[in-house]
Amino acid sequence: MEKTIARIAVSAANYQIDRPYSYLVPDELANAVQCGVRVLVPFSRSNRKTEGIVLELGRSGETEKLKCVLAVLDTAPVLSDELLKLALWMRGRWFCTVYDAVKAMLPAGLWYELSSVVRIAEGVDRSYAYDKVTRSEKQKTVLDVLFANGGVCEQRALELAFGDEDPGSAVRALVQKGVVTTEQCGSRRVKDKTASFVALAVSAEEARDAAAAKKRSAPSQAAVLEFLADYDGATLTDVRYMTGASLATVKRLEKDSLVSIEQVEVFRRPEYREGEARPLPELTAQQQSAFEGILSLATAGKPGAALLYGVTGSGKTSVYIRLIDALLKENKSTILLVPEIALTPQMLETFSSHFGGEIAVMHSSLSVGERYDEWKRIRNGDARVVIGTRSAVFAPVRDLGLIIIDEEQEDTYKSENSPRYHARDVAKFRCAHTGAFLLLGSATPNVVTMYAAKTGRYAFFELSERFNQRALPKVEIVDMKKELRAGNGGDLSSVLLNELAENLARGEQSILFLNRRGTNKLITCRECGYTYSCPHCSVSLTYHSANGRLMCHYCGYSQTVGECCPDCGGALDFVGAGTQKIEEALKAAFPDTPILRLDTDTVAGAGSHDAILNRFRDEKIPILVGTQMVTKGLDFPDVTLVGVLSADQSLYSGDFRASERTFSLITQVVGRSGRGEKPGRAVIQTFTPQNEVIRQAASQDYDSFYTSELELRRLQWCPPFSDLFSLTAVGQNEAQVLRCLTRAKQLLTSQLRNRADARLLGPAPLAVAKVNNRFRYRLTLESADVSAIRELLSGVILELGADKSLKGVTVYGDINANQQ
DNA sequence: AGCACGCCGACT
DNA sequence: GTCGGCGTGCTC
Repeated sequence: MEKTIARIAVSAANYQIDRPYSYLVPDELANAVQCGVRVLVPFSRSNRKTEGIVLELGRSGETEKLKCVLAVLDTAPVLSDELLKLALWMRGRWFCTVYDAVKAMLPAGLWYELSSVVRIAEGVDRSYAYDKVTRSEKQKTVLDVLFANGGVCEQRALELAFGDEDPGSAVRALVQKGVVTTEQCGSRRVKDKTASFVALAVSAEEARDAAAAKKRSAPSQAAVLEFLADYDGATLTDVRYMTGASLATVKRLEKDSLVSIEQVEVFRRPEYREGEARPLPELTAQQQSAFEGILSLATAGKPGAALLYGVTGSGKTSVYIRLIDALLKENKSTILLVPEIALTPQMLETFSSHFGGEIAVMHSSLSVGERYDEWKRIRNGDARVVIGTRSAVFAPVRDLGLIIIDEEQEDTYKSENSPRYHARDVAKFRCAHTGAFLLLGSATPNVVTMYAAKTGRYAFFELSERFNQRALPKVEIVDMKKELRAGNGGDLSSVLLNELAENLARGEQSILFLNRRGTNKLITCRECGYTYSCPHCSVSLTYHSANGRLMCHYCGYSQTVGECCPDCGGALDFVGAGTQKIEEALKAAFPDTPILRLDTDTVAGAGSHDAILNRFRDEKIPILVGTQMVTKGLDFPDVTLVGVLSADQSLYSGDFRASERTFSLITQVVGRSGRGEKPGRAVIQTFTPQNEVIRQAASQDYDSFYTSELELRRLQWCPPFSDLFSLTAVGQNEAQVLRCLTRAKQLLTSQLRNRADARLLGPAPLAVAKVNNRFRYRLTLESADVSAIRELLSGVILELGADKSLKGVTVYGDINANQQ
């Protein structure tokens, strides 16, 4: 007899075994099981309950071997056919499982958490249970824990009680004896996010006394108690950050009834002021022609893409607003993607003043419940304008008409963890499958995007006039080697100091940009040059003044700073050429001048990033010093001088996009100057003043940058002339990790023999070769992105995963990965 | 990757 | 017998 079969992607499958699994649909669920709904199914020999999503339905006569769908988790499909297809495509392109892709598409509030619960079987009493267990200590322990908890307990709690050992086998043995039962409970995380909150369970005085008593025997416990006595209570994360205490330390204090740990709801609403309704922006002739050109393409009902290339300050946003408005009138929705950093309250206010309640915001810092609500509003068609960061590209909009990616060259559009998708590629897929239009906007486009525009694959629109015909800033490049020879070894050149003095005299504002990602200080020994490094990772520890500790940014390890060098006993020096050092140099040069610093330290102190920028604007503080945080989208009319302090820094990161990134960064910073009535100036300090990229950025000459960069890419076989596939292997045993990639190289070489258009590089260590005691190496394959190559790599990943001699090494594939 | 199954040696 | 360790192979 023919029966209904569902083909299901399950979450328990990893990449090695990920395929659609067939399940029988019982009659009572026949109506509820549809494509795109999530279901609960038994999986593997143990039949543990697993979440899955229905990919397709069919009928078949061969059903004897099939298991049944157990339950349906959604009343309506959570993914449309379009998004299901996208998930399948993502598997092939980014070497992830279908369910990984599904998870990336759904708001966190929709996920189910499955937890195993162990309980004493019905009718079994204490003595019967212990009689059944003769000699196994492990099984006895399981019973101890269970009876201590009233007969029921989560598997996870048992694991915690067992520490290093695994209670699994003991539980299974007890199940076999009929003493206990296990079951899986699914619960949806509709509740808002909670955080562990630690408070004193005794008075502050008692806590201080206890701390004093423990000072010697348990210094980290004492530190926690002292911290809590000062601050009443704090989240567990904060307590651990500030004191360096481990989770065990805090738990220990809880056990001794000195502190309490409670789950407290944290509520993060999308805070943005609703702007007052405003008329649509007027467009200049150039904006108008871009708007009309893009609109006619976007409403043609055919998929397509365009690049909107507009210099900083040329008003791309006005064009976006008019396009979104025009599409709304045609009942079409728009997704607008912005880089993480650009999604500011001001920006949301602008868009809400034009589109009001039609807007939905999707952003990683929304609360789980909030994100879920926005997701539902989009799915129901209540919100037809979605503004958000990378993951908003998956928004389940109805009648998708347009996807805009602003500042499309930004790295934040590429996900760093599985699925390692790039929002631009996902957007392209969605547009191709829905007939929507893709608009990429940038002042410094990705070379690959510009190449597509120049070769006619994308339509091309340009905004070359700055608002009000304002001139570009006058830029001066300063050779820091010359400064050094002239006896100025500091971070600020004489040229920059002169310009600053001039600006101060004129009462105008200046921004100094430190081209560095971290803002924290290193500590070195003045005598032997010793630096603290992480015991688990191949990086130096940085000093955080917020907690006075040395920290590792990769694994979270932290330690205190000694009085002197642990190696030779010499004096320690805080060398962080960070913003703080610059601030000190400025204070020495311009005493009595207020200076603002924007970095992680000061942001923590001021509460937010915006608070500091608002002060800069409102109080007209003369000088702002900051890192990459100061580069994006800020529009301060009184800023007439910008200084780039170490322009070269980002040139040598060793991946093919380093020049592009440097060019983009410098261009953007320089563009911060002279946005108001007064003309702007910029000073770029570099040790390589002859460097072409820096010269091109200084003159804001994208065209010549593009021409020379494209030639380099052609010679080096980099995108757009090929794609860079990578296989990254990670494991504790360095030799084994290398062996794994050598094997991969062998496999690929033998199979690529008949392809002249593919080239293998590596294996080479990643920039940070060791993280958390695990070594990371990468093999790169330069080749066109064609399905044959993707399948070849997929096969290699499967083969390496199946190789028993490579147990303990994980391998993942990616395409055009960011250097990390 | 889990997880059961089967085989084997150790211990009662 | 009973328990736990380890190698092997499958997941609709």
